[in-house]
Amino acid sequence: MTRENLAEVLEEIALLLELKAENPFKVRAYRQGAEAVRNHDGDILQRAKDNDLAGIKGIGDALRDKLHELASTGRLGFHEKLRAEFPAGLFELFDLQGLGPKKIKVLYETLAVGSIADLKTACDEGKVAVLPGFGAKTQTKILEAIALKQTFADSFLLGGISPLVEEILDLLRTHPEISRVSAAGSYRRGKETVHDLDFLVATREPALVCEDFTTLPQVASVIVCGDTKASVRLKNGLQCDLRAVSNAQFPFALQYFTGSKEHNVAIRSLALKQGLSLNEYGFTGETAGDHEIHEEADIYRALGLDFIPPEIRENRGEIEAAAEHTLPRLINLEQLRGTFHNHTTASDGRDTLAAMADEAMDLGLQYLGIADHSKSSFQANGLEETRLLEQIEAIRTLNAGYENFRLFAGNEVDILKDGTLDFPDEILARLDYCVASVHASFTLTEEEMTRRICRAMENEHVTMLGHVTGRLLLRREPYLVNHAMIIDCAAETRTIIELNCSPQRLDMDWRWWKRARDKGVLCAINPDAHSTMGLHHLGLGVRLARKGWLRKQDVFNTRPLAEVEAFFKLPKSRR
DNA sequence: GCCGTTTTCGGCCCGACTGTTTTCAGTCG
Repeated sequence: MTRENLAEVLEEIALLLELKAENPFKVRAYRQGAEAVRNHDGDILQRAKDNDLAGIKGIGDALRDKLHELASTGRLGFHEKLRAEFPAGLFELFDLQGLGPKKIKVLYETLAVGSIADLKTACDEGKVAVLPGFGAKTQTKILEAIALKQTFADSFLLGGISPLVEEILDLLRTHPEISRVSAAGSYRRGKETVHDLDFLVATREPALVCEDFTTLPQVASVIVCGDTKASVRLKNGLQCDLRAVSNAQFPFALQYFTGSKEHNVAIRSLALKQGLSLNEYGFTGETAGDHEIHEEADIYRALGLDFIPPEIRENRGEIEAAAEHTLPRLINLEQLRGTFHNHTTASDGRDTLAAMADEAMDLGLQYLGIADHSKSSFQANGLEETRLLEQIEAIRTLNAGYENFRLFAGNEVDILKDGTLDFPDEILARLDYCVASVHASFTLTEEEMTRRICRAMENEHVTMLGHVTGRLLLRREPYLVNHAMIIDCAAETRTIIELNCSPQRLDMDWRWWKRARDKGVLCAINPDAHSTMGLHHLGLGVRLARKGWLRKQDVFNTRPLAEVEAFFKLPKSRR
């Protein structure tokens, strides 16, 4: 049982209640309960077990009891009873574009459709088109949605799509009728994966712009095209929405479509308390005329708030902080001075030590840490002791030739199954620093994995912990760890935690960084680069660090070279 | 089902687009 399990059960209950046409506000309460579980800043699972959930916003008496039952017994009678009323395959129908609870309910009750396979058969036989409220077009759309789901994954990596986003932004900027352009939605907020793209433009000719948007070269098919919005499917399968508004509406629309939904709901209810109604086009209400709005920041100011950077608009305390003027001054890419976790041809990297150093210098960095794999990662050509010592020598030699730049000799040492390290202490002591990572035995229990990692962090030579959960976004689940305990252990042992900014990792997850920061744990933004191009992912890392509320002082690799050198020479207890 | 310096009861964000309608329901974001 994990935090995510708790949230998923609440969401499934919401869906089931929706299918039963329950009170929509009750449905929403379950959804908000799931959000509250996900966003809670402590060990919610333990608190649920202890029946200690009082005072958490969004979780009242009923959800408190249900979460307690679920966490302490692993099951929830209410949920199981609801589930038994519908076939399990019904859930996959919600993944189909254009199908919601009402239509699914009709399909189930009249045609006994209980899965995507059933639905396909019913459509092929023409049974769906004749249902009341349905029609030939709906049937065709459903078949298209089924085909689409089978063709494409529904999510994309943030780091994978940003070149495409920039291309489309550039094309929109050149349109003669468009004056302002921005990406919005989860992309602008820096979510690690996105399932659609939102673009916003200011124009006097919205219908024309929408039309033109559907003819961009990246577009594969048009989903909808109206006077103020258009939706298309790009050639890579990504859905992409455009909203066209006036110049005066633009800041409101940008705020609105950037979200998150949770952030906006909270912002709107705050506005209502001040007699202002806020929608994507502007303020209405008695005092609406009092505010001159030219950009997003003006909207927040009108509500008595400091400007909230898009990355932290998740309703996780940013609105309260903005009201109290205590928002963090978030880190910027320009503040990075170096980075630590990088590979070369010595293990599984594509480029040499010298090439990696040159690229780092071109990026304006003062130092670059080399951390090739250790010997147990034989699949990655990990270094055994003699090759590691040779690499240290090669780095010393290269350093002699650099001015105002330094390579650090490190290693990404495997954390073995029992928490010991792949090299003995006397070898590790010859390195400038060391990243410790888990690369095997992923299936330990959460307790075992947490103990394993904490034991590694207790080693004097372990400078930083690599990719905390080993997740590969959209490909491999994280291994189970207790984040709260790992953060506490990092604080105690003065071990830095890495923000691995390889696009498919982005690990540790952004949701944990504020907690780590508040415990005094330092972050190192590391690209885990396996080539010179990999170093360019630092910008992605900074976005995720911002999403985790990190400031310059929270990120170790903002420190200048001399400070990093001095830091490495101190015993961990004095860092 | 949750919540409360307008409420312990009566609210709970809201607009655009589509398709199936004969004035609107469902879905999406």
